[in-house]
Amino acid sequence: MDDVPHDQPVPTLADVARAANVSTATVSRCLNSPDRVVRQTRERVLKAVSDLGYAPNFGARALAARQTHTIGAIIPTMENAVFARGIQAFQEELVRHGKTLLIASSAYDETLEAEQIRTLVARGADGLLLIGYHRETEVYEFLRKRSVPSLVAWSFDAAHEQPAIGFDNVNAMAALARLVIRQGHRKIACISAPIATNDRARGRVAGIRLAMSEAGLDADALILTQTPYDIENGEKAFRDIRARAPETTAVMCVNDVLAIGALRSAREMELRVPEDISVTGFDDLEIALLAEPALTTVHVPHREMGRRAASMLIQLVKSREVRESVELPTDIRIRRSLGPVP
Amino acid sequence: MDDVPHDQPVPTLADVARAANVSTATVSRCLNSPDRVVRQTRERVLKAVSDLGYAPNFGARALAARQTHTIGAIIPTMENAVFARGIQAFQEELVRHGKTLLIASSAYDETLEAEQIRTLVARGADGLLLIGYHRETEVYEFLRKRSVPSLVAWSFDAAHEQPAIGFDNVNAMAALARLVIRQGHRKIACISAPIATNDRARGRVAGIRLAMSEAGLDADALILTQTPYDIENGEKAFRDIRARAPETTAVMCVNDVLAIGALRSAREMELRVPEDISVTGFDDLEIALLAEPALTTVHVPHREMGRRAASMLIQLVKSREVRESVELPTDIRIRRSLGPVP
DNA sequence: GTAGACAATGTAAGCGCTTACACGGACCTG
DNA sequence: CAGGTCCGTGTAAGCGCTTACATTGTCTAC
Repeated sequence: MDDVPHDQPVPTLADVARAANVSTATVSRCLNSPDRVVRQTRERVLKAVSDLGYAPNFGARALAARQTHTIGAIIPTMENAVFARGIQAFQEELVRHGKTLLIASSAYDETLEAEQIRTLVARGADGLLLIGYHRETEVYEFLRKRSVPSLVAWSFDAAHEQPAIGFDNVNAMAALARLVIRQGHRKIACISAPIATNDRARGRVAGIRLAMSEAGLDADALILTQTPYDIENGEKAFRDIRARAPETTAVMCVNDVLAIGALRSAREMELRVPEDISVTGFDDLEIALLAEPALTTVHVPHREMGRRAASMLIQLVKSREVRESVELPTDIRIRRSLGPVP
Repeated sequence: MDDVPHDQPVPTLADVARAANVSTATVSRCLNSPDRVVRQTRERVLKAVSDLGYAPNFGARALAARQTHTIGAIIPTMENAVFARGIQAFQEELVRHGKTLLIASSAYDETLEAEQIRTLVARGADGLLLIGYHRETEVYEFLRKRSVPSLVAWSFDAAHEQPAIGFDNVNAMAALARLVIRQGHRKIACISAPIATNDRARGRVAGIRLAMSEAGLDADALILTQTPYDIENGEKAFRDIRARAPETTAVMCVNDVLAIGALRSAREMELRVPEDISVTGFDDLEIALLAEPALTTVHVPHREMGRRAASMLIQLVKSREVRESVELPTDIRIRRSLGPVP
């Protein structure tokens, strides 16, 4: 005890082994497969571990075991409550399985997303959670080459063989659009996120068109505005629509945030919702219920999706097998913001 | 798991070295300090790197360099928009500096938080972002021993020497409480998060008491309800308060979410806000503006805090120096939900 | 022309862990 | 009781990288 230099000697496996008077292999086994070590030894080792305050060095472990027990997720932004919620559940489930979460955001930018994917792979993510299918083939190719399994969430399309968990954006929105049409609306507008790189938005818009065609309406007559995710942008888009197509009686938004903006705009313009014009959303965030009038929207089980995404991804990493994708149900929440055509 | 055929052997440093006909040291230098290698060689190496699609193995790098370029954050939950927003900014800034973010959540549970801190340290986080000061001494001790720098956010208290970035919860809330008192309110109640392990909430409650004392009111007369973060809990708490202390004329909530619940409860009970009773929040989320009536609350620059927290932490990791903590200003947003005492 | 300085690169020793294989003893079987 | 099993543990070879130190070559100063 007298010749100890007073630095911060972070204890290593070897220190524990010495203290417990066993080999490093035994210590390692105690930690990783305790049942392969006899009880007496194990207790001795575990005591040494806690006495020394030992914690395995992650880098070394990753290097030797070729597994990081780390899962990466690249999401557009956490400021979207939808993702915040899903990711929270995702992370909780991951922790339950002893994994940790490496997170990055793409800000809805395709190039940035590809970059982040590469970064997380280089950081040793064992598997990746991605939002939506849309990305360059090379990215998928890269993932395949490095054999990093990935799971797409928030989208589901039976046509893709890429593992996914999500809901059918087209049908979910089509169901809502049918309802809108059944209320007599013929002049429909849509406020969407930019659809070029966002297949969720694209699907939802397609859903509206689908329902319109079914009802014998001209799907091309749909007034479409694209704008980034943001309440203010929703407001502005609504004003645009009123200017471009004042005859519009229903404005369907691809998410609740844009819809809230639309609602606010309507109030400013002294339009009554739903008497003068109907508005719908998508996601069913708390604000949908809070809004005045309450927003008719599509309810999506974000938390459940996050939780199940985690187990699927863990499974994927373990077995490397492409398991079936899962489609989650959505349901429509009918509230005051949707009414019959004036 | 061991019978998986390694389809595409991931290229290593040695492969690159061979392809470029140099030593591994040179390749490493090309990647880490390019100016220490002559241009011609460097180009040859870089070509080999891209030809082979080489990306450094993270574990090995971490092991050899004793740096992971990874920052950990432990937050209560991402479902709280306040944290989601701050963390988003935090992450963006981190990426700008080539760091990645390891994330964990504590669910407002002290024990779980301590566990997560240990996990992230074991995972090799170079530095840690923590929310609030409150945690066991041993945790700080552990961090010190492992010499992992940490930064506290969302709180600021000049009395602590722990580096922090945040605002003064006591004074921010006291300022709002003074306003409430100036409106004539004497019977004040507070809906708080559980204060035992949450110093932000504790500070805010203390702020109300401070303002009460200053005004010659009995600070102990403050009706205090504690409940977890959630709209429904806010509703319930409001009902409790009405039952316990019907003479209350102002309900101050420690965050907007609880306040929204209170507002909703008030509406259900057919109380007019602010004519019959006033309600205030804290945070200034979007919902504060959306609420009916709009919520008087304390505005906090969450994004800026996240962004600056990132730079501070990076600095801390680099220099290991305790730099000055920073206090961010807050300001009060006066809206309809606060009115004069009935 | 030679010593010394310096720049560019190579050599090789780890970093802390996992794990294939080796080893010895306890226990069975015939 | 010899031979075979099995079980618990030890030995030691890497995992892919960084970096201190060694080596070689080039240039300058006298």
